[in-house]
Amino acid sequence: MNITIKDIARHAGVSTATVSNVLTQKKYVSSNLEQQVYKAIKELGYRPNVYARNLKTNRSHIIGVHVPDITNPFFSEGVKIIQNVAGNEGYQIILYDSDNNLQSESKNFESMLDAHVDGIIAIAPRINIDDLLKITDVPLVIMDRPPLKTDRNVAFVYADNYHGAASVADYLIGKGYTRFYCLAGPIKIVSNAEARLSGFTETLKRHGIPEDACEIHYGDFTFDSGFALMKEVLKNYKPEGSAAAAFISSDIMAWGAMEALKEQRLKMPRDMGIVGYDNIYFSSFLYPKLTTVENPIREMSINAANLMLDALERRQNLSGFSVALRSALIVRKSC
Amino acid sequence: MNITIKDIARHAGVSTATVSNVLTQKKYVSSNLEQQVYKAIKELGYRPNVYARNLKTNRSHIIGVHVPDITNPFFSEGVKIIQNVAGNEGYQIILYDSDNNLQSESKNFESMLDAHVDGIIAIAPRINIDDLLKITDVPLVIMDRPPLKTDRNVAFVYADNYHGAASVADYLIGKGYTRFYCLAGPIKIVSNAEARLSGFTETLKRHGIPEDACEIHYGDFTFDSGFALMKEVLKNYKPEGSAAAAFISSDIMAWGAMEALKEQRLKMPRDMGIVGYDNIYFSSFLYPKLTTVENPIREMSINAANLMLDALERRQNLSGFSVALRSALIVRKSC
DNA sequence: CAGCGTATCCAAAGCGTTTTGCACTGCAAT
DNA sequence: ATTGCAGTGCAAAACGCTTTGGATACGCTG
Repeated sequence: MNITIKDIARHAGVSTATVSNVLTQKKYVSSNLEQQVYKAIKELGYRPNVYARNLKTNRSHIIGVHVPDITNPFFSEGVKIIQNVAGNEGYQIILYDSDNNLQSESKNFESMLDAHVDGIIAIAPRINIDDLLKITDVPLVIMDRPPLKTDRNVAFVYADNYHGAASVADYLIGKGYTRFYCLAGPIKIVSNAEARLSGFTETLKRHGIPEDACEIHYGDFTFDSGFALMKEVLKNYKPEGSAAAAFISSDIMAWGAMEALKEQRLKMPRDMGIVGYDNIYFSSFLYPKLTTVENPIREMSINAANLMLDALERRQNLSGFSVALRSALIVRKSC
Repeated sequence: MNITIKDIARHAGVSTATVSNVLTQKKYVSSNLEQQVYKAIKELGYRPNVYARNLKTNRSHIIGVHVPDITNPFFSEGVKIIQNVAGNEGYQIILYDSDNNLQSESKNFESMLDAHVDGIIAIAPRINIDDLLKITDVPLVIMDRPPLKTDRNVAFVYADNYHGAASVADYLIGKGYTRFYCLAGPIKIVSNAEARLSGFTETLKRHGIPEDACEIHYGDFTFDSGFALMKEVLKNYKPEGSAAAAFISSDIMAWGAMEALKEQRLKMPRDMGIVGYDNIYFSSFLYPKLTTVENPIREMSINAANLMLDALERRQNLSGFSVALRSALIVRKSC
């Protein structure tokens, strides 16, 4: 049998209303009774039943957080930060990992709603946002994905992937590269993958690079996919000076690709230049140190968490809020 | 205004009890009424309120999962697996990251209890288990930490770190190394850190290696700490042939240490042999490929999740359950 | 001294479920 | 015709809180 508010009330010689009031600080209680209540709580080891509370208040103080793959350092760092800032205001997070899979992603969003989370932060979701909005109106913060025009309770926190990718193209052209490979993400379902690809290719075109100078392969952002794609590239690849460079849509994928190159004893940047995307912590500890584009996960996470807290604690409507962050090229040694 | 079970009852022309019975499948309901109820649910888009349900049933279907640092691939992989197998039986997980910090770890366990989780899976916790048991009796599964004798509802899933470390010592001695460095974890508060250290040093002693042939440094399992510790080692280090090897208590720490060596243009294993611990996914993609000890996170996670489900779904008491897994040396190129 | 406002507390309703106990039906057995 | 018993459904209580709407006491004003 658990200890309830009634036990506390009896033990302290007050009503349950009074106990509740000292707990929630919503009404004044004389410091005399207040002491008695605290004493009773301590003596009996009372823990308020959150479910009763949630039922009554219709709030859970839980934020659902979605990631495509918690194993990717880019995402786990985001989760950590969100957990931290949300935790400071008394919110907990339920983690949903959808394993880079659109179907389990939908299931996960359903689960969140079943769990009656107060709000949802989705990092790089693939789902159609309008579909999501159809089934709920909890506050939503979408991270790492370009904003949509909508009057619903949704905010977007993102960096401009198109320009990030464009700056890669500018840089590579400036360096004198003339042949290009794109190891892209799943552009049909991840809009950032699409932005990174088109930002790159369109910039090439703008510089007058012929279309057939850029070969495109499609993967799914994982290490393994980077490895596999690069192997494919290398099947009919002849290093001719240092004329070729690969722009790879995520650092973790770039790492995989680099392993494929090393397996064939190809040197970077000598035999091929490499540029990644995301600037995860470890990218500066790869060999060669990876040139990449900063995708500001820290700032995004902090912003996202704060927006969510604004929505939940300050009853602010998220509609129209979007935070655009800079996405700068970070030049290191891989090209 | 939300749709409740009453709305469904009215819309289907039955009582709320009947609706509940079709939902929970606990009592027979004629297929006639059953159809009507399902129809009403679909038409009104009904989502049962979990808080009311939890309040009544005193179950939350939530498992609290603790990790020291979600950013460490070793842990994030564990979380992913746990989430997966628990999810298949209808359980969700609340994630608690205590940032390698004993204090926030305690706070996190408190939060879990406040959140009325059904059970707790703690990966490599530092807290004193007895203290934890004092404040709760929810089912507990402790991962990656040696078992305790107790009659409480706790299971342990672990690998034998002492022998893992011992096999490293055997191997290094067999290879002819005569000088050793230990970059250990926080042995006072993480028992695996202690086991890895003592397994190593005691095996050295057993082989008659003099005590002053092994220099010990203490860190906290992180990349940065590995980097810092190795820098310290290198302050007065002269490579003399390949006589020296470092046993480093975690792969991610070993990676940090390797970076410190590379910074000084020292080659491995030529100037120093390196052995890590954990065998995280990326350890075979470091240069040189890291020799390490397998810490079977996959198996541990699966076992832990299943034990928890046994406790929760099959009312099995966890007391006395402990799963010991093998911890084998994986020889690669770093020594 | 009547009247009023304020400070402090409590009883009880209600949140949306599950579950208990009872009611009703129809049929088989007596 | 009565009884007993499955089979099926419902009304209402209960879970442990928060919150509403008084009630009581007290001090102050006129």
